[in-house]
Amino acid sequence: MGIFSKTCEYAVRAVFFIAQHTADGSRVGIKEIAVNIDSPEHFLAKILQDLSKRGIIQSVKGPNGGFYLDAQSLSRPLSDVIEAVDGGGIFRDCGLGLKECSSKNPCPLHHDFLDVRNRLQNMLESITIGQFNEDLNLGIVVLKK
Amino acid sequence: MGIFSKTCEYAVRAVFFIAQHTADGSRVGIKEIAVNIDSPEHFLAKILQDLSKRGIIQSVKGPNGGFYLDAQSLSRPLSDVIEAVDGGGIFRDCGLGLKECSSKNPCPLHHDFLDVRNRLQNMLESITIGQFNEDLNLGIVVLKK
DNA sequence: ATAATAAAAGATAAAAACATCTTTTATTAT
DNA sequence: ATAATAAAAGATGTTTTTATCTTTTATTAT
Repeated sequence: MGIFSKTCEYAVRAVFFIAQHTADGSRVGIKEIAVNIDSPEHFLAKILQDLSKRGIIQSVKGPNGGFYLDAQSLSRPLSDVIEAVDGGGIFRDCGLGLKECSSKNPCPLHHDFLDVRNRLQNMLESITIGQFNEDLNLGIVVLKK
Repeated sequence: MGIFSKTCEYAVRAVFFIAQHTADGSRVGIKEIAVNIDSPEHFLAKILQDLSKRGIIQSVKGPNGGFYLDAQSLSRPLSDVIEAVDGGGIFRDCGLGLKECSSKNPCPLHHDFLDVRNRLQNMLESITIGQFNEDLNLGIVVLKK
């Protein structure tokens, strides 16, 4: 287990890939995405269906169909993907699993965790889905292996 | 799912509780620990058995037996508990699940994640198991609810 | 020695996460 | 209209995590 669930890792990698490959207005199919981000195709399909229903990504069926991102989606913060897939718990929940942990009723790690969580949240809120397109094109960053 | 597994959350809460209640050299039983950190007793027993085998906590069987911490254990960094239960992946693994993510072959979030992970690790390495005993005694911090 | 105590170990099970396969629906090109 | 395409939806299966219950072993007090 990492910071995010496996499901969420696939989701983020897929969204970055879709961003890179549909910036020109085209679409990309589930098979191509799955192969290029190294994820199980049918499992990823479920994940993307869900993101599509939530309006975080777009899709069309049929020939020339596939997944894509409109301008609004490209400028969304990455945190929206995390929230959609894993929920916002990672940004809010107590690091030790306490239900009522707060500054008034803190667990021993409350203050330290607050700092780490806030940094993570700020980072993911300031990154947009589309911002790595060029780096991906140049091969400076990668989505598989 | 939080930052840590549920198992790990129980482990950390239990270790803090044991620290608080055995600083005087006494022992505390699994039932009392489970009730006071609000965890399933038999499940927690498994977790503590494992920590005991690894030498991170101490235990003795029989009457007046239970779990406790020696001086060395009290001064251990909390990161040792995390490493023992969840493994060190949280400090090292790629945030997007890539196997070979590195500064030479980075995922899009590599540099940002490196920062967050390092902060988390530094924090957990600089906190000791015994350092909250007084705050726990004073009720300034809590381990349940 | 014996009985009582409490952790250790073993067996089993429920729930959630992860994954696959098949059928249906929407869209496009002919 | 028809056939081809590709996502959506449904059914099912596997693995891991979380959890419970029972039996065994070590220790202590009598």
